[in-house]
Amino acid sequence: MYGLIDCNNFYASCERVFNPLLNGKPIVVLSNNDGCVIARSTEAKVLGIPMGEPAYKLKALIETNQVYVFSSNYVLYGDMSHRVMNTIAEFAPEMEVYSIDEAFILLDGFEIIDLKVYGQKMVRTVTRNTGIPVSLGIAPTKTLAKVANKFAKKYKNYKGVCIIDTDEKREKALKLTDIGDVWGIGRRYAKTLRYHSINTAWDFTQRTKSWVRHTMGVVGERTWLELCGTSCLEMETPSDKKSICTSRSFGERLTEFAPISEAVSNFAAGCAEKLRKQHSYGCVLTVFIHTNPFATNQAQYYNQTVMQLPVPTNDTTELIDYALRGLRTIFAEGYRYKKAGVIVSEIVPERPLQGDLFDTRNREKFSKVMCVMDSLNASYGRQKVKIAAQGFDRKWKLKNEKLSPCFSTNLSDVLQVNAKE
DNA sequence: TCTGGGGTCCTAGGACCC
DNA sequence: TCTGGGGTCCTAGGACCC
Repeated sequence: MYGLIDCNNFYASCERVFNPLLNGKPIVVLSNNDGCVIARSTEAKVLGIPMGEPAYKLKALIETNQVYVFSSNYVLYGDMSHRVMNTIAEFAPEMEVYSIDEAFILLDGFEIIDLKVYGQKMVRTVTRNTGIPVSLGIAPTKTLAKVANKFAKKYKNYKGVCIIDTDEKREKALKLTDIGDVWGIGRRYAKTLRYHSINTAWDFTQRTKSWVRHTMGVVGERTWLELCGTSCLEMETPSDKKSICTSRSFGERLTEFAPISEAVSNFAAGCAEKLRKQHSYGCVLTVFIHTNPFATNQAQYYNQTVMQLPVPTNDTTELIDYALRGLRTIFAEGYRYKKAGVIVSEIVPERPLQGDLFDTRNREKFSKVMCVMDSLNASYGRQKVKIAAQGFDRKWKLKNEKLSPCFSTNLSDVLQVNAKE
């Protein structure tokens, strides 16, 4: 059996843990740049605030209902996620952290115990240890565990745990599950399937395997098999990223080269750090910039450049150098830029390095510099040491006007809050 | 005025090989 | 008139996930 444990309204719940006055109040958390809604408390969902809605469209609704609004605070959420995952790990020998707020657990060998009792204990313990409410779905396949999880969330009397362990329960659950809510069925496939009169997960399982294969390929076929009770998706171990991207929308529109180059330098530095963290080098670097595609009344521009690096690298100074060279080739005057980004791809492991005959760079020395920079930043805080090109202006920086303090990781944040109170 | 950021996998088609 | 068979690799685009 597989279990899927998932935090309820994760980001909203994180905001609540350190601010109990928010209990019972509607909360929304906004995306970077305070753009759109990416998390809602139950109360906010009841008010009809949709996921992904741009914040400015909700102004009136937020004011009349006194909705608490937060900018996203990924330092806080990341730390709370660790705490949740650590607690879950105590309950299951094999675990796959699937996302910031979800983990699969393998429950093989647990047949002799009462999974319901065990699951409820797990759910209670996570909430007690971390303050984050969670739900657990248990079933013979990952996709069915996802289905079970939705029921665990929906019905209070399950006490956070729902188990699908018989064909009768499976049939009942699938008949109550909208086809669009199935893991692996996105907007596009949901539309196609509805066109074929498939409205529930059960309807889907009543089609033949070959029809599904023909309509949706092997991925759809796997979903079909999993819903029918045949496990195709196993536990996965985390693997190195095959591409790494750092990109942001700017807090304000930028027209000048200088602040954009500062932003791109920071994005390249971000990619370099991520590469070093997983002990990899990148061989290809992509830089892109674009204007605001929603502003249809303004001149639009999108461009990107892809560079093959002569020697694979994870050196911040080198990646910034190439990123800025790339930016110069695609930057055009006369546009109001909204967003830029840097992508590293063709990622290879750090060890065996194919040298370049004409390479003049002292790689050993620079690698030591990076090492020192990383350890200083680890001890004294992010960006304590950085490359001059990353700048200090930060004109490009995001808007996050409603940021909560980093309660769980930053002592000075906490002291400030206490002083105010 | 104001609309996020980061990933993965699969497929079809073209270019090329013998 | 009649024009093979079997591969690989790469890329762009489309689908999905959180």
